[in-house]
Amino acid sequence: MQVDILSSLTETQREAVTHIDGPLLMLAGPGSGKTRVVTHRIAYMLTQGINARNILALTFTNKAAEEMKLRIDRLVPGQRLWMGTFHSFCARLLRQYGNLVGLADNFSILDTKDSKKAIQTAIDEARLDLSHASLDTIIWEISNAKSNLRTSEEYERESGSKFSGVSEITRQVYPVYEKFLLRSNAVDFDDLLLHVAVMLRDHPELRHDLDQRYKYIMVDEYQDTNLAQYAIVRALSLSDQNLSVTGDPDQSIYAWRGASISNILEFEKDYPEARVVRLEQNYRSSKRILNAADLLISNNKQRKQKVLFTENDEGEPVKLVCFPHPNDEADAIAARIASEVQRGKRSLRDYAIFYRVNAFSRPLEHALMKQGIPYQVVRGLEFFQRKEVKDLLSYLQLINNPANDVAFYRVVNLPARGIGKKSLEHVINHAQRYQLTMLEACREAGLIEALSKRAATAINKFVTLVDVLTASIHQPISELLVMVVDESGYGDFVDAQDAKADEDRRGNVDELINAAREFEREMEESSLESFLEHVALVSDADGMDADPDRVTLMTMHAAKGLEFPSVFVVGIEHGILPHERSLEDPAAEEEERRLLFVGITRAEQQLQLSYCQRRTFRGQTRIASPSQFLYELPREEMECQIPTGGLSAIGLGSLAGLGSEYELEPDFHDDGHADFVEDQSQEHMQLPPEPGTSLPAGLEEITTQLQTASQLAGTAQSKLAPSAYQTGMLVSHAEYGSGVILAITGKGPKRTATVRFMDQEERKFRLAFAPLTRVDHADDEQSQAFTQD
DNA sequence: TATTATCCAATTTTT
DNA sequence: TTGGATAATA
Repeated sequence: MQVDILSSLTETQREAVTHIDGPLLMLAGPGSGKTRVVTHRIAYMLTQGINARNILALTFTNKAAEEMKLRIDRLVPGQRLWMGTFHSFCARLLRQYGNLVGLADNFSILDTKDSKKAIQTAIDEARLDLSHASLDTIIWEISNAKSNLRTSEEYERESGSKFSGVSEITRQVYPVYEKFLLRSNAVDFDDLLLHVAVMLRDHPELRHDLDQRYKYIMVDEYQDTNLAQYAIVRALSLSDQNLSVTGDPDQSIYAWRGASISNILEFEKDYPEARVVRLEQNYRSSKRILNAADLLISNNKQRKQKVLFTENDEGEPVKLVCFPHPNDEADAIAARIASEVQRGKRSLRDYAIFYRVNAFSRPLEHALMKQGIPYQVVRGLEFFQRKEVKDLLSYLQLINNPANDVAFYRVVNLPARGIGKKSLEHVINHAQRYQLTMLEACREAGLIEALSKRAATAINKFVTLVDVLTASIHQPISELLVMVVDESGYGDFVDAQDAKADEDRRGNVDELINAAREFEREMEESSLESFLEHVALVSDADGMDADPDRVTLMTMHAAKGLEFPSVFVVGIEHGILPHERSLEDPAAEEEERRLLFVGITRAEQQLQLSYCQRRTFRGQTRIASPSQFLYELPREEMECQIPTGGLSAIGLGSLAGLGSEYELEPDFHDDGHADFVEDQSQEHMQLPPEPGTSLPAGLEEITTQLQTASQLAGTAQSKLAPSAYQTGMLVSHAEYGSGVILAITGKGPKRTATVRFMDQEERKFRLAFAPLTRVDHADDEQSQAFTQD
C-alpha cells in the first residue's frame, strides 16, 4: 500500500508527501500535479496510522473538495476525514458552538442577494440616509471589513478618524446590519468565517480543544485566503503546527474579494520552521504555451520568482489573432471548432473559451448556435438564483428559522394575499416597539390598532399557514416542499403566470422538488436544516461535471483549476483585460495579468488569444485596442494574425519597441477577412477614441498626436488619469461645455477638480469618475463633434 | 394593491 | 443591451 502511494511520484513530490509533521509550504505552479500530491499526502498519512478524524482539509470550492475526496478514497478506501470548504467547515462549527456568538443552531445562511436585502431592510428600519454612497459600495465595505476580521465595533473604532463618505455611512450601517442578522438568527457568507474567528479568539478552551482535534490541517489555494481564514487556520494550528498549505501566488485572482496574497508570501515568516517545496515542473501544457505564460507573468513585480518548465513537446505555436468585431471573433472560433471536430481531430469537450466578463459569452453562444455546436456556459449560481426557487426556499427558511425576517418579507405576500406595504409598516412598527421578529409581531396582529380588520385577518391566515407548514417540519423535504407549493397557493400562482406569459416557472418548481428528493437519497442526514445549508453553500455549478461532450464557455475566474486540450481566450482588449476598473491601481493590474496567466495555463496543446478592433458592448459599438499584456508575449515564436503596423494600426506596436515584428502574416486573408486591413486602417486613422476609452498611460499621448496629425482638424481630446489633470488645464464636459480647472484637491479616488465653465458657474468633479475630457487647442463645439458614435 | 413605465448602472463572485 | 429597483398609474 505504502509503496503504491509513493512509487508513482517524483522526488520532489515525494518530499512533500512524506513531510507530515511541522509546517509545510507547497508552491505549486500550474499543472504541476498539486492535487495529486495533496491527495497522496493524505493517503500516506492515513497509511502511517494517523487517525482520519484528526485531519482537516480545507478547500475553496466544493468541486475541489469532492474531487479530492474521490481521489483519496481511491487510494485509501473508506476513511472519513473532514474535507470541505472553509465555509461549510465554519457552518458546522457554528451549528455546534454558535451559541457562543449569539446564534441558535438553526441559524440561516443568507446568500449575497438575501444579505443585500437584509442590509437594505436594516437601513430602512434604522431610517438611515445613504446620502451619497451607493448600497453596493456599502455592502462591499462591510464585506471587506468582515474579511479583514473587523467586527462592527472594531470598524467603528478604527475608521473613526478617517474622513470618507463611505466609511462614515458604513460606520452607521454595519452595526445596524449586524443587529438585524443576530435578531434574525442569520449569517451572511462572511459571517461564517468571522464568527468562527472571533469565537476561537474569545474562547481559549474551545480553541484548544479544536486545535487538539484537528492535529493535521491542510489548506488548498492558500493564496486565496483572506485574513479571517488565515486567523482560523492559525488558531487551529498553534499547539500542533502540522499545517500544510498549497498554492501559487501567480494564480491569486481574488484579492478584490479580500484575499490577501501576503498570507502565502509570508508563510515562512509566520512559520519559520516551515519546509518549502516547489513544484515547478508542468505536466499539462506544451513548451510554447508555458513559455508564453511564463514571459507574461514575469512582468509582475509582486511575486515569488519561480521557474516553470516542462518535458512536454514544443507543441503548436500559440496564436494571436485580431478580429474586426466580436461577431467575427466568435464565428471564426466556431468555424475552427466545427472543422477540427469534423475532421475527427478533437471532440467538443476538448475546447474551452474564456473571457473576462460574462457578457462576452453572448456573441460566442450565438455563433456556436448558428453552427449547431453544442456548448455549455458555466455560470456560478443559476438554478438556486431563480425567482421561483428562491421564493420556495424562503418558505423553507422561514419554517426552519422563524426569526428569519428576510425570508419573511419575501414570502409574506407571495402569492398576493392582501398583506400590502401599509399593513406591513404597521407590523414593522409593532415589531420594533416590542422587539419582536416579524412573524412574532404578526401573531399579535389582533393587538395592532392601526391595522384594518381585513389586513389583520389576512395576516392571521398567513400565520396559520406558516404554523401548518411548520407542523410538517420533520417530513421529508420534498414532501414538505410539495405541501408548501399546494398550501401556500404558490403553485396556482405560478401556473397562472405560466399560462399567461407562456413560461415554464412550474418546471423550476418541479426541478427544485427533484433536487430535494435527490438530496434525501444521497445524504445520510437529510434534515431541513442540512438541506438549506446545502443549497446555500453548494452552487449548482458544482454538480455539472457530468462531462457531456460540449464546448465549455466561462470566465477566466471560473476556469481556475481546470484544464483543456484547446483553449481560446477572447476579448483581450485594453479596458477589458485589464479591466478599466483596475487601471489606476498597479496591484489590481497585476492581478489582471495573473488572470490572463491562469487562462493561458489552462491550455494543454492549443491556445489562441484574440482581440477585436471594435466591440459592441451595452448596445454601443466602440473602438477597442489591444491589451498591453499582448505586448508582453513571446511574439517571435507565436503565430500572429494581426493587422499591418503592429498590434494596432495606430502604432502602439512601435511604441512597445516591437514595431515591424508585428507585421501582418501573409496567410492572413485566409478565413474571409480580406477587406479588413483597409477597413481597420481607415477606422483607426480617422476616428479618435471614444472619450470613455482611455488608453494606457503614454500610449494615449501618441494616439492623440497621430489623430491630430492625420486629421488636421486641430482638435483632440481624451480622458486622462486623475493625476494627469492640472490646474489651468482646459477641459470639456458633455453637459456644461468647456471650462478651466481652477483647483485640484484630494488624492487617489478622491482627487477632485474645481472647474469654471463658460456659464461662469464653478463645479466640482471627482476626477476618477468625472466625464471630463481634456481639450487641446480647441473650443467646446469642435471637441463635442467627436463624442458621437 | 398590482401592473406598467421609467430610470439607472453596469467586473470578476470559490461561499 | 439588460436587469433591477423605484415611480406612476389603473
